[in-house]
Amino acid sequence: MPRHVARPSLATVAVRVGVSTATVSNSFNRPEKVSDTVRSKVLAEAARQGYAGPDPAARQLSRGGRTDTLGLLLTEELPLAFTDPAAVAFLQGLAASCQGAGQNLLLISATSNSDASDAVRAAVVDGFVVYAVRADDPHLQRILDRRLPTVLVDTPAPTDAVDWVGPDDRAGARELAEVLIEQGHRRIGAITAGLRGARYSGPAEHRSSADLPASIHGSRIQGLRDALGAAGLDDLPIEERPENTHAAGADALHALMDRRPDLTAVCVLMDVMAIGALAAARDRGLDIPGDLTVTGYDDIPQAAAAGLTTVSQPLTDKGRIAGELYLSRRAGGPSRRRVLPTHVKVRSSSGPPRC
Amino acid sequence: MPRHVARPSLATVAVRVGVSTATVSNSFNRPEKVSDTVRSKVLAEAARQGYAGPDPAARQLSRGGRTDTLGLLLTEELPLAFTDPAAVAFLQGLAASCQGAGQNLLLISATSNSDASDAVRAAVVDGFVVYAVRADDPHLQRILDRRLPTVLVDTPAPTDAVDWVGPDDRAGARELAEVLIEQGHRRIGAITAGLRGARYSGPAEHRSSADLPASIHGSRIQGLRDALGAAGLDDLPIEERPENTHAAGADALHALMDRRPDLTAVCVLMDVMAIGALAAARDRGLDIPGDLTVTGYDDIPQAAAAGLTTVSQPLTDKGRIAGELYLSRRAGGPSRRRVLPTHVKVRSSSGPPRC
DNA sequence: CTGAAAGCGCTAACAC
DNA sequence: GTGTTAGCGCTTTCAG
Repeated sequence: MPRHVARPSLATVAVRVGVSTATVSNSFNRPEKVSDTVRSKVLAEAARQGYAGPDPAARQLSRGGRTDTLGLLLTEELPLAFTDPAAVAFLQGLAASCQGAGQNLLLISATSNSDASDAVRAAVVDGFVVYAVRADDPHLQRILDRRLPTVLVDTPAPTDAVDWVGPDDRAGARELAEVLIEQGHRRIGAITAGLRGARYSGPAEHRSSADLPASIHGSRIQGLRDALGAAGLDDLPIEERPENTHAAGADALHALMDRRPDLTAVCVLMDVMAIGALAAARDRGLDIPGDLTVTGYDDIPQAAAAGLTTVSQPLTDKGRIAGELYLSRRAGGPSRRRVLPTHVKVRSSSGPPRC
Repeated sequence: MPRHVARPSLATVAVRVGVSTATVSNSFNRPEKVSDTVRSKVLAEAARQGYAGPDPAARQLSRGGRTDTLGLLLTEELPLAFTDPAAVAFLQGLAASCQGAGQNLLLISATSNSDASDAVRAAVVDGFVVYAVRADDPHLQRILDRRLPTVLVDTPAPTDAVDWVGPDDRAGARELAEVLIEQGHRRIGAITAGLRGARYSGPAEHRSSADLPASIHGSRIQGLRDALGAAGLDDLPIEERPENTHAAGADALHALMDRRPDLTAVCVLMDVMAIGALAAARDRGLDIPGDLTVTGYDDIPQAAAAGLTTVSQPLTDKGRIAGELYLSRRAGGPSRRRVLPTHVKVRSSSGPPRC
């Protein structure tokens, strides 16, 4: 009866062919250093045993070299990353950089599930790019602990040991609010996603600035408050939803307008939600922008079609630059910080308040 | 002067703390099996040395276990994958499956560059999903060689040793052409992307069926020919472009209509190109669908907004199912084949020919 | 051109 | 609790 067959390896092939493991290794990795006869025997035996070639992990270990893989930590819910056009544009830029340098991209599925939480520790990568997570995200901490070259994107930098790229979200939001105030708006509200990072849904204005979690959402709220404060306004009702979706945006708009029918402008801090909010506002029978101005943030491709006034930033470039920072990282060099330009793109969803 | 400092490892930490490597290992992996005193000493020393924890590759080797990582082979140009909404929808579905199972996703950048061509061999993964590559793609062959659980998507299956999911592209295209013929169209043209896989740009009708490369594009062309043949029509001018972009679609439409102004319908076999072609047709002053019917394939979200008649398939589900097939793969089990439903979605870009 | 042997850094049994 | 000792599967000098 058939003996227990060991999983094929360099050694099992070597022994059957009657050569050393070194020769088998060479047959696969440096064909020119092996005679054709031996090589073909090796390959034949390998095929017979179903041996697919050197094990990547073992290879990695003994070579001790680079993995040519970049780890990408995305928002908690991986699928959502593909739902948000802003994230997709970012990925596209990052992929372009990686592809050019022959780097693979490992998408780390950062579930809050603690079991899988060491996906970061187990990742066989040369470094990381972290996209749009909160400064207090536990995965981010683990990444920092690994002390590999790391680039933070749309993430407040908890340390200056890493490179950083992103827009000045606070300034962008401030400029947006200034435009609205300039147009005559005095009662402005905001809709945001995941301010607390938790699954919270509801009003969120009762948070002090210091209490704002370290996230892009917090920065954007700060920016709005900056502008309002400068104009002597201190009322900013905020409605928060956990997910950045059309439905959540619509839902939040209804909740906010039910609470505060007097608002003349609503700043939605993510474009996807903003587009949903825009539709919801029309559903309420509001004339846009006569009765209500609605604005977004990010300027995703769909924003133009929707006529959405929004804060524009170079999404794809952001990805490309993140890749370039990562690739050009030199050991011991100082950390670099690239602030991307931002500007308010005025479209048909905004205008002076009617009254 | 400072002696050469070895890269920190379990051993370097162990020796300085005066414990065994096993204890250090346990401190990191099974805290409960180590006394608090020892553990904190270990952690302190590790921090001092800048030791980030067990090396993933070595860990992987000795555990001999799973990597919890799925390798995804995409079309040659990775960034393009994020440009095509059909691919993004697929990724979203796949990511949802992966996330649920705590699997990471390694995007393999399959450059034609032969240097990087063993990215497949070097990938530390438990298996592969292959999306939309040609049957004769060399990377695909390498993946098959690794004999890991593999799922093919939108890729003709060169072997039945792997699982497969996709629509019946040939049938979908045939049904589309039947609808057009039914409406009275007799002179139909086609626009396709990368039929040859090469960087070819130009007419492509002079290829026998047998010669059609094994790709979804080939299947779709086959489908059109099936329907035309059944109706006694044998003329199918084809214009090919290497990339699936709006610009390429527009360009191809102009080229095709310059050659064959008599056409009453053009089947563009990818939605992104189709939307570009639609715009180009209008630019030529053609009335849609009076002067010309233009159709697409895939039914990406933007198709509805563009009023594009197209062949619809469940894009996100395709990704989800690919993930499920992969996750439910049992050694030695028979390969499975999931054919997705397809149906023609008639919108405003198609109609009976005017004349 | 081929072989022998020393690790790469870690984990898993077992002992103590 | 903690230490010892084998490997995991491969690459790499260095001889022959």
